[in-house]
Amino acid sequence: MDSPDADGLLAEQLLRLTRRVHRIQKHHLETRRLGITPAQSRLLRTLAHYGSPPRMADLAERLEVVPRAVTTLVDALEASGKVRRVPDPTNRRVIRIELTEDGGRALRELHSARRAAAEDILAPLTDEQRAVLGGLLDTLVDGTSVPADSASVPAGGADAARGPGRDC
Amino acid sequence: MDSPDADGLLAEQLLRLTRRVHRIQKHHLETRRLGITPAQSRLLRTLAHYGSPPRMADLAERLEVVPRAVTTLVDALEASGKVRRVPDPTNRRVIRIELTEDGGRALRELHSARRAAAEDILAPLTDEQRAVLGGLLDTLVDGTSVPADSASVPAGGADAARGPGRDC
DNA sequence: TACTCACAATGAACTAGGTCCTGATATTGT
DNA sequence: ACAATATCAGGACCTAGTTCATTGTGAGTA
Repeated sequence: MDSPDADGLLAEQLLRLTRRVHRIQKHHLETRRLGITPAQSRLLRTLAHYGSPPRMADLAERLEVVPRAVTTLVDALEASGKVRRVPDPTNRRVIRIELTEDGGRALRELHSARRAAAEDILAPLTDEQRAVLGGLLDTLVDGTSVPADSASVPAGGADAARGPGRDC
Repeated sequence: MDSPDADGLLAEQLLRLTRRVHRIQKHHLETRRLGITPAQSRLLRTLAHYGSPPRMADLAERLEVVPRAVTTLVDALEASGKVRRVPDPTNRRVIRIELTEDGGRALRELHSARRAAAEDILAPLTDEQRAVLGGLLDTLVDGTSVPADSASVPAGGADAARGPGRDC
């Protein structure tokens, strides 16, 4: 055991970083530039990853929020013309959400803005370090279902044997 | 590798992780267990790192929020007996915030709860990986000197002149 | 067929966190 | 003594999320 508090310290760092990301996302990014809030941005991105227009409940699940929260977000996005509610012909209970052209445009702008913000945060890291970080984050984020192999990224190697990037 | 989107992907992962940390902190942690909210927890921790009782404005600065936000938090914490507002004898404009014994107790509980939560998040990582992650986060978090306005530091890792944060 | 139950989206009301603008005091500089 | 300024707090507002209740629809079953 190194210091008795190693994980507590890591947690602290994680919290600080988390906070920073949060702030940047809020201030630096979507809100001002495009007139959409972070949550709306998240919904748009999620939407873009879907093949066919999802139902509200699908979005809720994917966003890990309660369905009611999606309603509000979609309300706002629809009001600003970024998405459209489309009735499902086979089941009149459900409505499907699809991206409008305007929404697609916003998404593209978002994407590049986000890249810039990432650069902002990641500036102190070398490319190698970024690769390593990517691998670790991947393990962390996907690690909910416990892969257990844990490829043990040995610091230097730019292994980054990441899964299929489902980002655009 | 450097797919054209490497940083975008990293950003995506960062956002997801951020979200996850946020959720865990909220649900799993302080709120239920101790009856204090995440923001209050943050204030308590910040308070503990101060040598002498800080002013409201100090806390606001440290927490990176507007002073008014601190007022609300302190209101709540004072109401539940975790902190105390103490008038400053040398300057009647300022009040100083200090931790009560109850607050100290809460803080200790918080600390261990947070360690557990960290363990929860970091579970998929080996000790080695944690060390590496710690180093990277250290580099990242300390790299804050840029005030995030008009930053845009060129991408090259060359600028990262900082020595080894810890390992790597 | 009619009843009941489950599901999908949403309305209403609430909490937490945070912002801005305004104002009341107290301190300080001239 | 008086004006400028710093410190804190009240009020109104926003974002993001929750729970609970309601409405419309679909489906299984007596």
